[in-house]
Amino acid sequence: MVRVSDKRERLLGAARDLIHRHGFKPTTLADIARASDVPLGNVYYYFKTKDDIAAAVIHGRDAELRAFMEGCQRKTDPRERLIAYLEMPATSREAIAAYGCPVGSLCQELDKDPSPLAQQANTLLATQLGWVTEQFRAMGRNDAEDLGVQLMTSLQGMSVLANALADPTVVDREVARLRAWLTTLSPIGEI
Amino acid sequence: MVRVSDKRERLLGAARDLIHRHGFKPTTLADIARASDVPLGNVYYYFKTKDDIAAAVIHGRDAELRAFMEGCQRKTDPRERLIAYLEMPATSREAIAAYGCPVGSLCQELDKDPSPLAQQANTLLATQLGWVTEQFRAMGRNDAEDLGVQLMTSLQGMSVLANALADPTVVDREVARLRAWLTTLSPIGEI
DNA sequence: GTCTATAATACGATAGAC
DNA sequence: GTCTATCGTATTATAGAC
Repeated sequence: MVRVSDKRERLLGAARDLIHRHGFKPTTLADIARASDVPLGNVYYYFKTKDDIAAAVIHGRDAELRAFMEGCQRKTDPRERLIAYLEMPATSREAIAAYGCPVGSLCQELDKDPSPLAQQANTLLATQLGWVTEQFRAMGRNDAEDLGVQLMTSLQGMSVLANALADPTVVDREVARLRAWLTTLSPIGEI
Repeated sequence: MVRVSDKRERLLGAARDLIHRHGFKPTTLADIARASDVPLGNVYYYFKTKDDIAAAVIHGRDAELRAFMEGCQRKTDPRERLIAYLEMPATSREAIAAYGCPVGSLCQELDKDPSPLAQQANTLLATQLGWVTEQFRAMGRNDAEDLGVQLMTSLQGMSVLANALADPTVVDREVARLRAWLTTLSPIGEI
């Protein structure tokens, strides 16, 4: 077993955390290097540019999201899958109130200046929207797209509000409401 | 009538626009100066610091929001006030899809690094939340706070999603849904 | 692969002439 | 009040020794 340096992973972990907490632009390479205990100049051995670090962080978020969705997918009832999906924000309540949604806030920041990086981040939201819409469709709803948008807007909106009010109970309230909504939602058709 | 220079207003207008489109940090004083046709060094005659410009922009947004809410307030039925309030995002659909909500996206950016400026921006969202909650209360709903949070999260979430998907129809769909929801919402009590 | 030193640039802010 | 020139600093990125 070849023991290779874990510097790349340390850099990615620190970048992931710092970007969530302070945003992409305000996070400097010196910040990432310091938090990873890697000398500044050495960062460029692992990543060509700062954008490359963000791209790798986004790729990692994509893998995590897909893994979580696959976990939910083990439930046979699509309604139960969506309810299980709510556990993600529910368990991140403090982080959301403190720093916002790691995906949504990054998209909002990067979309202010269109770039390949911004497109890559937007894909994270689009992927989640696609998955939840698929579940509503599996429930037999012919308004699955509307319901998917409705669920995703609620999740993103509660993050913005919880962050602005610095109040994690906004997450609690909205998750509880969404759970109740999903539970009582008619399984077939529209209305 | 003393005709004074309108440079300060030009600077504020340009800053307001540029901050919405590109964010606060990415917007440079040189950008604001150029868009206002004011020499860079002259900016400091009107504003001591860059933060002071943002503070003035936020103050202007606050005045606009209060004026709009007072306009809605002319309706006697609180339900009609809330429906009128939906006209604000409805008429800004393209700008929201292109740059996000001017208030929400600014809060998300500034909250990444707590400061007096961030608190000032958060107040804009808190003010709106307070106003819509007040309307639900005037309808006789004892769950007015929950409904207020629900409405504000929907508005903020649709902006995040419309921006990430670069799709103004997300705004159309959500505004239509909220209008229908408000229209059929029972005027008294809970459920 | 690792690290120090530094180049190159961008930006907020100021000095000072007019 | 207005404007040019510029300072000081922060930050991305590179050069080059080890």
